[in-house]
Amino acid sequence: MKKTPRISETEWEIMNIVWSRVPCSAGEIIAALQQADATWHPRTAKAFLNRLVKKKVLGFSKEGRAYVYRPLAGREDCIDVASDSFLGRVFGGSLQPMLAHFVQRDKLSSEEIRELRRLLKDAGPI
Amino acid sequence: MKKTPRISETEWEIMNIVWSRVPCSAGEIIAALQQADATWHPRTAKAFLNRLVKKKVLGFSKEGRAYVYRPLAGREDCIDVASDSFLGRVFGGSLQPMLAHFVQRDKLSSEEIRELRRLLKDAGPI
DNA sequence: CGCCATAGATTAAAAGTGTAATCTAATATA
DNA sequence: TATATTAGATTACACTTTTAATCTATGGCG
Repeated sequence: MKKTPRISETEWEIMNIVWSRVPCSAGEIIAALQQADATWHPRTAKAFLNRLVKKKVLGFSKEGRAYVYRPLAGREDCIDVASDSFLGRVFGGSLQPMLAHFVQRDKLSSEEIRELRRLLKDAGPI
Repeated sequence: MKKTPRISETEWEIMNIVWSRVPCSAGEIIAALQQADATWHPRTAKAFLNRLVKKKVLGFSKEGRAYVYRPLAGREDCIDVASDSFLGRVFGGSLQPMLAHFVQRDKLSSEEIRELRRLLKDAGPI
């Protein structure tokens, strides 16, 4: 059971791109990053790709001269790691206080509330 | 509008204690930390208290020889900062995918689902 | 064929974190 | 009153993160 590594804030930006379209060349990744935030420097992105490979979160295969990257860590697993950390430190580990917070803070639009109700309805009868 | 600072993982442990009982002496804080995790070294805790003061997340007043600490940043505001960061990087910024994830991952007990339904019912008619 | 644009690798430096030892000032006590 | 303890302040050091420049290999082109 390989433990899923922790992914930093900026690493998430990159992984979200790779997860959304597999496989993905460095050029595609950089283009997507810059589309979201024009200040992304290609060298910076390259450095992150290297680190993610070193961390074994990304794998690659040579496709001619360039590399093509693929996620080695599953998105769901990474979400679990991040969620546990966030819920644990901010809300004592349980979901109820979190949703309570969002509700009380009027963070939820009527639309969102409807959505969430539907989600919970589908979650099971009980 | 003073911007609420970002609080690190370990800083949250300390702030959760201070927010839960205000005001709080260094000794009380260290005791609470050690109760949750016996490996906490008092010097480490002191260093964190100093940093939190420097960051203006904690304030203090001299109470005899010792200090008594008080939060300068509101818990709700800090939660907002942490939530926005987490939701933004992991779930694209919206709650629905997050709850969907938890539901699909069977993270919710029947009890929690009931709780959440009730919360959403109270959130408004619509 | 030789040079340059380009891809990836290596190196670097500044900021933030985690962890704790050491320094200094005050206090309680022998 | 001199000193050992205690509180907080300062300093240290390794590790991570963010950011990017520099190095190296290579494939394309003049």
